[in-house]
Amino acid sequence: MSSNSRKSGRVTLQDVANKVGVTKITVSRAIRTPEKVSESLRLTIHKAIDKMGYVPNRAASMLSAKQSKTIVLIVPSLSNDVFADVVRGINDVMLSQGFQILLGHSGYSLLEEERLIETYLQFGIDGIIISGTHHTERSNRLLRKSNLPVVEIMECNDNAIDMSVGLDHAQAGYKMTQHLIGKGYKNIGFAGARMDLRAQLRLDGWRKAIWETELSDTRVLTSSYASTYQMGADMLTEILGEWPDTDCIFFCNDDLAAGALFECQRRNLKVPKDIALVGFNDLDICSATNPKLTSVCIPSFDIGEQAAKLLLKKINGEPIENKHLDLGFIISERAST
Amino acid sequence: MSSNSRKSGRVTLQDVANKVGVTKITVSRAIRTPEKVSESLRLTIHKAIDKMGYVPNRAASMLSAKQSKTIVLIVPSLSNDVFADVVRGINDVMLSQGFQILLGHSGYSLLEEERLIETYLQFGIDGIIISGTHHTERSNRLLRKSNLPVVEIMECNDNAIDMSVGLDHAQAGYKMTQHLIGKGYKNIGFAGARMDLRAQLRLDGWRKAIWETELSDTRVLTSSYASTYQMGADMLTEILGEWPDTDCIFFCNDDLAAGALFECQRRNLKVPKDIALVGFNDLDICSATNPKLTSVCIPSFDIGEQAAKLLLKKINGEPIENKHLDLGFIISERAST
DNA sequence: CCATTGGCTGTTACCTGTATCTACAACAAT
DNA sequence: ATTGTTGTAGATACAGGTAACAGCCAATGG
Repeated sequence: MSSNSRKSGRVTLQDVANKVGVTKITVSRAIRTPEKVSESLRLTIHKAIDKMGYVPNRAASMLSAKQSKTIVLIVPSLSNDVFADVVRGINDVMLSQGFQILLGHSGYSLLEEERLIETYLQFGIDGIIISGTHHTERSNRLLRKSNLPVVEIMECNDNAIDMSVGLDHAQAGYKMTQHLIGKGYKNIGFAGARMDLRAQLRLDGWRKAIWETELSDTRVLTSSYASTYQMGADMLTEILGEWPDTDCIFFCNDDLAAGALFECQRRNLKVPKDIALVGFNDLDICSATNPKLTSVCIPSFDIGEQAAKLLLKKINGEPIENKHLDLGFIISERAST
Repeated sequence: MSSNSRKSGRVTLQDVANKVGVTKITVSRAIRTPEKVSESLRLTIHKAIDKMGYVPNRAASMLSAKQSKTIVLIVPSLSNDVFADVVRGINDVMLSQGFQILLGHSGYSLLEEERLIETYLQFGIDGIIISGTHHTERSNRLLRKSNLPVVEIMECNDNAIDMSVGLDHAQAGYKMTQHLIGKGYKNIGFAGARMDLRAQLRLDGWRKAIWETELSDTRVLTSSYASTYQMGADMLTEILGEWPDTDCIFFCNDDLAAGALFECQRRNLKVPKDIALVGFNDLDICSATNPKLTSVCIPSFDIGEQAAKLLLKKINGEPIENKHLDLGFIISERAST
């Protein structure tokens, strides 16, 4: 029995090798490059592996090999179907290529994001997919110094660290507002919570569209807190209190819009007759409420898929024709406008 | 210049040591046990670390040290506030103890869960927190053979692999149904989607309560698909079609209940006068809709916190007085009943 | 003045895999 | 018979850290 106190207790390549009566490198080959081991030996080895419950130690692989076959995905939130779809898209591509994905969520905190980046860099990963193009100074430095392939997702712009896949949120805000103006709304407000960069860009788009007309650009309400249904309700109340003639509100996300819709039901306001409501992201809830909510549909799954493909190309050293992919958006017109 | 092709290109302890003019073990100590290094040297070393952008290689640490200071959390879903709270609770405890958390989500697939377990075991982790007590045969075997501390969360029962923290879902279903019976409802239905073990237990509880009365136990509708708002609406339609005299429906989660509520609004059914609706989990949406939804509130944050504490105790070899913690639940009575 | 102590730093030996080169059959080609 | 090729397995040398112990030197104490 091994009495070496530094042993971890788990079964190692060497243990399997001893059992079978070969050297560990042969066992390693039986696993990773089976064609290089004679069939009979290979079978014996695999039987022993199963029996002994051998699990490769990835830490050792990472040390020894150049690739860890592991990437990291950092998203701000996990309780949001948009990111759940992104994760699915990335999974689909990476798992099929034998890559593992480590998941981190920052809770919309740039400092927590920085902590996550630092942590995951320690794992010797091969690449990073991260939400947004806005990070702390130190995060940027860490990412740059790591020399790792980085794909920033959701937004798409040229001042990304390396590559980016997403959409133009300012353009989305602009087009949606234009659309609302085109439908004849005169007093369009904007309400946003947790005004991260993307929400800010949507507001910029709203402003641009408003400025191109004679309409008033004062009807803006923002909060730095996280959005909740309750906040949507409160924001509706506040906007109608301040500007009673508001006939349409563009919310920076669906949660707020849904919360506002529930409040309208309580106040017996007819949507969209008395007031029109618009969200962003086109989550499930938009097509569930009564009336259904107009929203901006973003290609979450595709963003994940394309980001993963881009990252893979970079990891494999393949040429990349376009470092920045704008995947666009679709205005989902429903009964709330 | 180093021309060794096996070098990873990142800065190592040795690089820092060379720069400062000490050996790598001294640099290691300056980081991990600073009190063992003289102050002047410590400062010099830390300055060099900052300047050179040194990031420790965790793979190497894991190999060398007994602990990886890393645990894994596997949850079925991330687009669900219940699990988001669990994650927060675990984070709060583990991060303060210097542990890293790797996150995995199985999408309610036991096979995907098995894949995740296998993957993460390769990382030389110190412990696992995993949702539910029902896994594939192979998952169970892998977990047992790993000899790692395992905490199963959400449910709480004695046939857990090792430890468990959660609540008794059967009891929750039972108590809620009793409560509804107590309020005078006569024709209470049950509707559930993605009938995982926990949903199944809630149904069992419903049955038990119904059987204790003269009421009918036939009003049950289940689906193996994932729950959506739309499915809640469809289920309401189906139940009312089949059993028009239904006066109350107990949904296995809030999404379904909310979807049903929206459908009632469309059909101009008054809730709770025409029909009462009940959910499970007490998500934000319950207190946002109109009327607000009655639901079962479960201590998500506490579950995460307690699970983490239990795991830490086990990792540190401290005695554990109670391997199974039942944290209970609260019935949140609102306007929908 | 010499032995002891305690604070720092260094030496050596690992942890568990993989890259790379070497060794040695068996077999074919010259 | 000699040379070359192919297939298979072994030997050696790492990757980048940490544990355990050894060694040095100034301060302390009798």
